[in-house]
Amino acid sequence: MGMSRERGYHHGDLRAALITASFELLAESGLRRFSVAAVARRLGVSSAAPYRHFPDRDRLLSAVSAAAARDLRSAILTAADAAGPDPSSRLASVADAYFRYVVSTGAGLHVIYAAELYTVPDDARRVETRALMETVLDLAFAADAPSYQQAVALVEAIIAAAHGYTSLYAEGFFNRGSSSVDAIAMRAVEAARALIRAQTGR
Amino acid sequence: MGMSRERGYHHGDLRAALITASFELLAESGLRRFSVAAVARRLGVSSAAPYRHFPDRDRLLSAVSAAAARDLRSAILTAADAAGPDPSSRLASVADAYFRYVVSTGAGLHVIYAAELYTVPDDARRVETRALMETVLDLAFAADAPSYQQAVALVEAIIAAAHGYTSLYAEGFFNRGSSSVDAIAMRAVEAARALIRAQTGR
DNA sequence: TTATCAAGTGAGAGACCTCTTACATCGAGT
DNA sequence: ACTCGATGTAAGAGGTCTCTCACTTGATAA
Repeated sequence: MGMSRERGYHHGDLRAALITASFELLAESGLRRFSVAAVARRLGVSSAAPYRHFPDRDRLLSAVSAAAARDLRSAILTAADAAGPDPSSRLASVADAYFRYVVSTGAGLHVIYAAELYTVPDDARRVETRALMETVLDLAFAADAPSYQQAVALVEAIIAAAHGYTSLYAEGFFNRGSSSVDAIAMRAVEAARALIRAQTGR
Repeated sequence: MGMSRERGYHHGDLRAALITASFELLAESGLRRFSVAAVARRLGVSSAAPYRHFPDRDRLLSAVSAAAARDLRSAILTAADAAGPDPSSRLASVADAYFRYVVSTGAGLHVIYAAELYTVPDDARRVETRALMETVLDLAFAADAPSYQQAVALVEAIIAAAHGYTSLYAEGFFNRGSSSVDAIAMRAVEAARALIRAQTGR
């Protein structure tokens, strides 16, 4: 089988396609404009079709959230490896990976941890978000975080900074001056480094 | 005159009331759920009434954005004065003021600098946002920012961190453990201090 | 071959939103 | 006293969204 270009009555793998198309929609229009109907339109299926695979809008978003957590985690692992052996650099690279991932997909913390999704239970999502946090925590432990509590605090600080830069970038806050993705990513990493130094004494 | 409790046919000062009610709605439900109709309902006026004062939804939001910028600026000035004479402390207090203001009003950068509002021209809003940025920049200059560019970068870093903490808090990211407003506000300030140290050498 | 059933479709109910239009009310100035 | 303009209302057109329902299609397994 496999998906043919000209699809017939059946799609082939609509479930996966819905998630992928949801990412595109999020990247283009943000969470505010996200709708099941728009995703269906984008895929050229009827607006009822998605409901064969997800019982409601929040469950679709929840699946997107789980996929985002998984992909972000793998982006973070890749970035850490690219950052070399120094534990501080590896931890700081989380900011780089986060910023770039969210800028390109539109699916950041506001999607992954969206408060409105806490009402729908979704084990897959819980597993993925937990794995994501643990991955980042591991990087913090490796970078000499003095205690569990401080590791958590450090991770939260780095993520807050990265998310802040991402939001500001998305809202066009940096419009004048050095506003390239690379430039802002670098500044997010530098902020992360400053936070790491402040808490681990380097 | 003055607004009577039992209002008659006319409201008294609907324009101002719309802005106030918009803040309440934002604080309760966020930007995603914001609607002109809901604001009108909250005030007990017809859903057409707001359009006597604002030509469309975006212009109402724009006025809210301007009011938020003005109020936030005054909150920042108050916080800076409360922080005492030390310039670094005064600058770091921006993070505290930002976090507390947005948590209580729901109107943060995502409202004040909302990308979707850039299409509607609004001089009042432009003036207020500019004044806000200049106020914070002044605090950065006072704290030994080495150059204009670095002052801007430092301010952006502090705001990014504060906004990140605010978003994470709003999404319930801090649910377990020390999640009180005061505790998170303190951590936002400490992040700001770390960023200031990193860029000014204290 | 044929029955079955997962996964499509079209139509639409019901909700809500933005914004318009024609009309009602009332305070202020002459 | 009267009128007039600013500010309210009721009604509704036209849009989008979520989700449901009865029906259709076609891949698969007996």
